[in-house]
Amino acid sequence: MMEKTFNPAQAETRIYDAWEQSGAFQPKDDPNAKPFCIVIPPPNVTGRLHIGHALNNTLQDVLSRYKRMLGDSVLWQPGTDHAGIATQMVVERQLAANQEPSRRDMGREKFVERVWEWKEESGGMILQQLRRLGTSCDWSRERFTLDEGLSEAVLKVFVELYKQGLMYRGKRLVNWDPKFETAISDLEVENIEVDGHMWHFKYPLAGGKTYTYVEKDEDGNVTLTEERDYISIATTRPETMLGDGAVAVHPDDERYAPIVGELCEIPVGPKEHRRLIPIITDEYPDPEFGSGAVKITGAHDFNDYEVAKRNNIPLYRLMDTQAAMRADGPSYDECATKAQAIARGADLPSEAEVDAINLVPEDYRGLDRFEAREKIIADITAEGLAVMVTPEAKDGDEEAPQPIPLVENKKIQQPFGDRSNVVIEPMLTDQWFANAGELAKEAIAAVEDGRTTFHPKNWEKTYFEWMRNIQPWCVSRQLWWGHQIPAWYDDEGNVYVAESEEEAIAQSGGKSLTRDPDVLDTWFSSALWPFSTLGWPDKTPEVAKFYPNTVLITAFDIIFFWVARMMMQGLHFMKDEDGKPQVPFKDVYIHALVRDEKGQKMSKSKGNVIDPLELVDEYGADAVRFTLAVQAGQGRDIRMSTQRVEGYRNFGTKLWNAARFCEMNECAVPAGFDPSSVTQTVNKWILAEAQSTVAAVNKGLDEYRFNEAAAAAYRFVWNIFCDWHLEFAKPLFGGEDAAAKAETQATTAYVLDIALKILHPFMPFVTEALWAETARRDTQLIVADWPQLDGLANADAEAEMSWLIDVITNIRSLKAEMNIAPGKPLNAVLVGASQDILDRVERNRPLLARMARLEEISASDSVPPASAQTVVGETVIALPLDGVIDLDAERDRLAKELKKLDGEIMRLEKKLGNAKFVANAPEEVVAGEKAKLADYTAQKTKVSEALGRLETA
RNA sequence: GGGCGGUUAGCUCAGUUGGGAGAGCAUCUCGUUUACACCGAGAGGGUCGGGGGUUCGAGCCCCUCACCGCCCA
Repeated sequence: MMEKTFNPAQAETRIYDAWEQSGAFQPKDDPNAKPFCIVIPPPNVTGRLHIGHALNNTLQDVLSRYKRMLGDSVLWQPGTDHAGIATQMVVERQLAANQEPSRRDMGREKFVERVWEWKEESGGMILQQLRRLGTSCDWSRERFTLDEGLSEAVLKVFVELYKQGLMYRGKRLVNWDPKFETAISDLEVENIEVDGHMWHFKYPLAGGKTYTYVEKDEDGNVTLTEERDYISIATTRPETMLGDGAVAVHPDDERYAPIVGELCEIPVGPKEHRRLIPIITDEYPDPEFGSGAVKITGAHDFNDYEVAKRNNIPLYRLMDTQAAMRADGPSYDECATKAQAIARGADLPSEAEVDAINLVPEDYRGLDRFEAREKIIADITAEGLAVMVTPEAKDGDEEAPQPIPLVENKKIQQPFGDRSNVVIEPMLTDQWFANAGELAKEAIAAVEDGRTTFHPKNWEKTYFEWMRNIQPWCVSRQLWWGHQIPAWYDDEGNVYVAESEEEAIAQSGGKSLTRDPDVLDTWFSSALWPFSTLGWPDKTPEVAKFYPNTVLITAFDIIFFWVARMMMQGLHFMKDEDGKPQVPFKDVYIHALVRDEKGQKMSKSKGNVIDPLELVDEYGADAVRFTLAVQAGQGRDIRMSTQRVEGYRNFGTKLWNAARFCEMNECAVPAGFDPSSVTQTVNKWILAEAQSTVAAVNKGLDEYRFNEAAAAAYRFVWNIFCDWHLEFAKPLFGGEDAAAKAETQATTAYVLDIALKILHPFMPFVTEALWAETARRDTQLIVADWPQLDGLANADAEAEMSWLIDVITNIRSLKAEMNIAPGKPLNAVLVGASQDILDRVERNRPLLARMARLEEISASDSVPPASAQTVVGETVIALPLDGVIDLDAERDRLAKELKKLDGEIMRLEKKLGNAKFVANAPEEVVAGEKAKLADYTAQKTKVSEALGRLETA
């Protein structure tokens, strides 16, 4: 005898080990089997399983298991990502905690060694956690983005791109993370709106020159005229003033037309060396914004950078790698003199020479950028060069208000590092860039022509939007943990790119070379994941068989980071025999974000993080998986609540007990059982239901509608198989008819097997346990054949059973409304039943009697006195309730029903009375409406009669 | 500012060729009959965000407004 409930804690590990040991996770070697391949989105090696991983991997596992049972050769390729910044951070933190030497004290080689040690000991824990969910990855093929094979792929790709001119090095303005002291890509920057200030300063005109400043309103009327000896500049970042190369105004801005071409003075720094910069015109300044005049700091602002490039304005770098004001190089006097020469028209020196100019005055050198800001504001204000305003006098002020500096409080967009959470500094540095614009072309085309399809399709729009506006990809990082860039330099700064140092030296003609210290963006290696994990650049059988991958399952937040880049690299490097680019995967399924039960994004700081492993501990992996899958509707976020998990745990128990019931009744599928040969209506019916359910599950999974597939299986098991079939089976199991009993035992066992199979992808543990529990089997469920049902649809059986269900439901409802205990046995009299109906009753008499709790079922021409009545189709079912019936209650009930029917009839008559409807609607719709009307009308007649009989009683 | 999505029962959400509004949970009533109280039976509950349009017919298509969320600048 089986236990009353399934014990996941006891069973899961045992079952998982059995799967793994049997080799079920490995793709089968059958050359006739269709290849099916998913590569896992490699979790960070530092990662811990969160609910998003749980969803992502549940869906991958559902598909993998489904395809495996369908007979495909399934490879679900697992592995981890070396996660440059994250991992380096973890180990650095560990060093600090142990009071060991810091990364820099330790030196690169030792530090990297140390990270590898950490990786061997504690990295990849998340893969262990994934096993607890039941994921059926082929662990024998586990890969790591920094392992030997994948590193080889990375080198090859970098070198090839360089040779093709798609990878280049240059001094560009990049996003600089001052905490990690590395460049990061645009995608790793989060722009957040914060409270900021806008300061207004006066840049005096050179030589005390003055001009008439005129402001006009919209109609051209003069509102302000003033002689000025300065130009007013608004800025949110005063510390960058030191690096200004010009002041720009819009060419149409009449206010400043008189002074364009003049020089003005940056109002900060030692007085004897105030720098003069030109006033230029450019389309960039918005005359409506601030004063309309913009300071141009090409080396510390992306917009200014473009303006500076267009106008040949020098780019003066002001900060060091930690975003402190530069303290290197010659004295400020010396540097300012050079800059002054440039401003007055001297030739622009080389990039390196400009970069060597440190325009930070000694007073500010070495200060943090925010300290420098405060000091600069104070100094300018003290000197009287802040724009002043006089606040309006308030009641009760004893003296007239004094002018104060004009400082606007306003929301500003500030860039933050997504990992460091510090303010990102645009910084002029030497970096490697991939020509993403070029690589994007084929990646765009492949989605346009459907070689790769997104599900849901609307994500393609997001993909296109980004791809069509893609910027060069900064791939170099100033970190130590990662793939070191395969570029070497000689003493003159010439670069040699090669897959090995020997090759590079050979290229240089035998010079002594130094390797580029930088490493590659982690996403550079992730971009190769769909083929590097299969063994590329070697020509392995796996590459031939499993590339392109079948489907990629991921969340929308890494479409840009990862999906787009896999598309670019895959198409560029993977070609078929004819040289045609091959997409990395045919389908991309984008799933939702998992939120908490209130719809909030989960985050540590909010404290609303739901740990999937805690849920697994409490409710079992099956319940967690099912909860995620059944909520994975396309285009909606998922709200996770323990209440729901509990509900699906209950569902597992329900299934378990259904199996237990089958066991108690000795249900088993006899050898050679043919489902198409059953004779009992109930058996024909449940088989027909099973067939349509399998079709619905197939359809759902084939279309990536996981929620529909899961819901169809759920409904079938609970609301059809358990609620009705097993109840119908009870009288047959206990009945006299041995043949009917045997057939029902066989059919029930057969259908239970189907239920286990279609639920297996969603709830692998409990179904596998039951598979073993319910019969002697040759194979595990994980590799069992997916049900292929055919020819079991049966309209007659379905009509008969749904009639039976209606009768039972009506009688139960009647009893409840008449306040009769559901268990109280009654007699039923069928009035006006046709021979067909009477035959139905005869065929199902024991079922009906038991389910509706009836003692006798008889037929009559007239309704017995004092009966409660209900109408099913054209038959009145009367329950004689002499002495029990509450006539008033019954009258009310019938009147209510009559009203409902009247409503329906009115609606249908109106519809059918509409000539346009009859003329335009499809024939079958009109016929259907007519049939309904006839049906309701007949029912109405019966109900009216019943009511009439009560009135006269 | 640009783009995307959402608004359906108290709550969370389904609802794909436009043809009688659904599920789970919650609530109320009743219940231990061959599995299951992690259960069973029954019931109540919705002007499908507002407005307009197309259509014989709109939760679904079009326009518009409002509010909410996300992404990008």
